[in-house]
Amino acid sequence: MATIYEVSELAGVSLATVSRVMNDSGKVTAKTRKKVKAAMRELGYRPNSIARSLASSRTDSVGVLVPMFYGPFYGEILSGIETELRDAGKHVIITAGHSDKASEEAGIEFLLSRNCDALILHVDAVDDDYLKKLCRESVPIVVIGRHVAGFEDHCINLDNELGGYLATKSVLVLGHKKLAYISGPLWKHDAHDRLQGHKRALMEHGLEFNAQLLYEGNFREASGSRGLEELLRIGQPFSAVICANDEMAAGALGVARERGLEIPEDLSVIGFDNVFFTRYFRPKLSTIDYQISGMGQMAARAVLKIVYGDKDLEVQNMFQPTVVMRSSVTCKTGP
Amino acid sequence: MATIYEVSELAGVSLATVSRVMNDSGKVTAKTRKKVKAAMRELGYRPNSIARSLASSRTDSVGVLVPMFYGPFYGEILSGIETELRDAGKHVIITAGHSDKASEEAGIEFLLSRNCDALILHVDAVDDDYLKKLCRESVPIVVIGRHVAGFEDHCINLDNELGGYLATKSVLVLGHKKLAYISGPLWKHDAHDRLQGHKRALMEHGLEFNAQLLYEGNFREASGSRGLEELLRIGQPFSAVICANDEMAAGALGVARERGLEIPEDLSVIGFDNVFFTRYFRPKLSTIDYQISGMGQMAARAVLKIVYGDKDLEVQNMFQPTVVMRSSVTCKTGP
DNA sequence: AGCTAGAATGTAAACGCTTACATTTTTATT
DNA sequence: AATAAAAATGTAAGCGTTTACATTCTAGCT
Repeated sequence: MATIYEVSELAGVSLATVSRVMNDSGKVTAKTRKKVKAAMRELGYRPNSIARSLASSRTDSVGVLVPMFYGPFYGEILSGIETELRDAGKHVIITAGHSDKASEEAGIEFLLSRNCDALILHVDAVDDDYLKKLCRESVPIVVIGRHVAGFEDHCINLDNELGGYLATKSVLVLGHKKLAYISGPLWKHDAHDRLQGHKRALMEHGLEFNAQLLYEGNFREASGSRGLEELLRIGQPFSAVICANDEMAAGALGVARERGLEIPEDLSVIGFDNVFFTRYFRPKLSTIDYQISGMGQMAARAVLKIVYGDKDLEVQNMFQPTVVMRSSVTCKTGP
Repeated sequence: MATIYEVSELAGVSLATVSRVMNDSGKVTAKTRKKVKAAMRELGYRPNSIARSLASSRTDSVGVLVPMFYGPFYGEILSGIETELRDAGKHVIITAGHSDKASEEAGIEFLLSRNCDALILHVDAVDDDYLKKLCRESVPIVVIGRHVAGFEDHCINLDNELGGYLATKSVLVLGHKKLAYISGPLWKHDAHDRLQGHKRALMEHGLEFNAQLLYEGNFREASGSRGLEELLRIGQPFSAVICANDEMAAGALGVARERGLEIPEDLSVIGFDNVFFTRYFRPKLSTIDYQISGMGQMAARAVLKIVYGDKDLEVQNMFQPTVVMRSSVTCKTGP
């Protein structure tokens, strides 16, 4: 592989000039530039990014940590991140954190050891102070799907509270009075906020939140099934169930079918996330929609802005969810 | 950030010794090793992987190119790759190729410029010679989901021909005689091979392949819909349709429902891939299953073996598909 | 004690770039 | 044409490691 030295020899200029041509930095005459470029082409020169990084202490790479790769979610996030960063000539190093503290920290350590210029993190288990300290002492970070107080411009977030509110509200306006709620693990920020929104909507309609009609799941399908079973078991009546994500809604739908409950006649169901495979549900699931890959893209932009000095890039830190009404929800009729 | 030099000073040894401790190379007394490790800990030393790469011309990173991140497929592949490589202390740099020649080549170039030690590629558009040349002249590669002649130990592949054969066979043995086939784009290797398998099964049962009952889709849901519409339109009778993947099967199922065709009574449908969301289809889709993430894992192992000299690692180059019979297929009754 | 083989450690030259600073060339001004 | 200022180019010192080779220990012999 040709080095910058060979290029400089062939072009009859110094190393520095070649470097300047490569980086579009400093002044170079058009004539010299042409000579150098010709030499590069002739030698099939490809700059060694490792040497470049060592000398400049920038790696042009961004580390990304997501809980996992599979499922409907993180693929989209990653897609948004990669597209945006690649267009800017940055590399993406990706690793998984498994929503587990030790694993998340190990992942971050792993990325740091690779000298990433910045980190984009979707982490659940590590705490806010750890993140702030990390950003202060090691490397700039951008956090997706989480609010870290006093750190707002480094956070790309969905208004989960609003989402929970809208989901609930859209059921309440149809006359439902008794609502059950299947939440995600409440130590997770998004799960917690969605439930808060639910409570706010209830309050607004003069209804009391009934803790017996809350089931705390784990965002996975099976916990949605267990949730509805449990809620039915305790015998408190309800005409609609709000699920904090679509996968749990899928579980609930499955149990409803087994029990012979007609959806939406006997029970209205609403999900959250609008993941792509909800199109296969029957009846079609009403849910809360937002731009998943858009959030990834924004995280990438935030990095471009904060770290690589792309000052006039627009970054949207907060995303607004909207309601998608399909056929799993209907008016409350009868008593 | 502390450097190796500061560690060596604090420990009262030379740079070389610190390096030896870090890499477990060469001989170091237990006592010295202890001193060095203590110094590392005290300084919170973290080796600079960039400098290390420059000096050793190994980056301990593997470039991965997949067509895209979203969808049910590549997330699993990536998951398999990342887990295996991370355990081996290697980094993963990921980029997307969009099944487009220019984009795939750009992606590969991109990874090469990052000095990856090896590449794992899931590419459709570039040709075999390009891949062989790449491996010969630039960097070792492992190819997923594709057969490159004379290059078998660098390929991790599914026996697509067998899959197509099994899918078809499993319908034929139930008495179906008129089969339609919705294929992927036939320039893609997997699509082509699956169709070959289909033909072999037909032949084995003494049936002639009828080109009018073939529709060439693009592996996406909408083309499955169009495919079944088209097949119905031409008026040739058939009692079962084999789809070259589950997404197209989903499209076909949708059209069948619209047309009031009962599945499987009026039409048997079988898919391919067994992606996770087929569980939501009604009726449940019969399909062809294989280890998606296992293929990613094997690709990673192949790299470990070929590039990093992990000699006694077992690599399975060919994966065997199996039939999963669910309720979208039934016996052929009547004429 | 003196010698030696082998083990442990040290020395210093890469690796391929960037960049502050020094030098030379060009252009503008008088 | 002489001079100053600005522009272009060159020089050389890093960046933090690895590693071939050189040197210094250590222990086992005689």
